[in-house]
Amino acid sequence: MGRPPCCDKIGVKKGPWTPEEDIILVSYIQEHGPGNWRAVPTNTGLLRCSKSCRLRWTNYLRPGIKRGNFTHHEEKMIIHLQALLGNRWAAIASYLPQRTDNDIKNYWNTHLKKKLKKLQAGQEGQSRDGLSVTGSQQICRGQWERRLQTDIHMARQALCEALSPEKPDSLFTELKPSGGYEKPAPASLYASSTENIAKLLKGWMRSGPKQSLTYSTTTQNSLNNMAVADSLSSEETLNRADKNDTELSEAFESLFGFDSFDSSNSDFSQSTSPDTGLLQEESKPIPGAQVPLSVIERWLFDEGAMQGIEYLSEAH
DNA sequence: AATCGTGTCAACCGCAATGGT
DNA sequence: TACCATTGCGGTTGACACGAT
Repeated sequence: MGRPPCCDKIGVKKGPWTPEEDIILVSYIQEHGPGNWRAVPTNTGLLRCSKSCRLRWTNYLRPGIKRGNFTHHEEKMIIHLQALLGNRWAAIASYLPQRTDNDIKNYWNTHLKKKLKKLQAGQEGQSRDGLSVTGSQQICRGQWERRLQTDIHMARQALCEALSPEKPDSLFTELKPSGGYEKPAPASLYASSTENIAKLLKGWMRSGPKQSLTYSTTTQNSLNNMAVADSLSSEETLNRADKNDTELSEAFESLFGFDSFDSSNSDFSQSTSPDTGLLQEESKPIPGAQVPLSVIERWLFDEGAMQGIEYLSEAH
């Protein structure tokens, strides 16, 4: 007999959230801040389970979430972070604070996986034509896998340092690059006033019932906008975050040396071993060192890179 | 115009981790 | 230390949109 689902109670609503529910949730969080999700349904009267409330907040209503197309930089970062961390979407999302783990996961599953599969297919074609890895590379594999596990901690440390510019105004100062979630911001950072919520509701009512179907993006943007109004305009926030995003990507690029990578470029593909493939997907990463060996092997065992790591470690 | 197939993404489910007692 | 409650995370599902036929 399995454990009953947490939302298997009578009277607990499931399915898409309505704008009214969103407003109730946002106004509650504005007042109390996120956390103590258990209390949210009882205190707000929402017929949702605590999990659902938390999910709605973190994936949709939380201020600062960027929606829409992923930029080229974001795409590259996701690809390489996925290669580095495996399917640890929350950890990956911590490097892209404007994106939720759910968004990144969806984007990976719907776009990037296909893209990389195509690349992989292309590369396999090449391999059959005599461009596969050399024998020595295969022989060395066991050696460098072991060495990789022992060195990975150091490499990660260097990576974290490289990605943690000490900028007081940076969104990234709140990050925990080792994979932790950012701490919840104080309540004052959220929806600025009940007036705004009232305006939002008014706007929604005016646009009619049909709107509720397509409400998601616009309402969420409005919520986000008002949510950060106290500290920064949302545009400013996005600009700063975009800038940081770019800086972060550049840091990555300089670290990994994949500046020339793009979807049509085989540089990335060539650095990978066909037997492991480009995709981490179905494989469980090595605990504590979930690294697709193929992607960073060159970097880790490149002497120059090692010197760089040593330099960073010493500097630390 | 109707039907079918495919892609996208918000939301759910279940397990793991964590914290409190 | 053990147990329970709560939260976090990743995999998966299902509804909807949209293009092709």
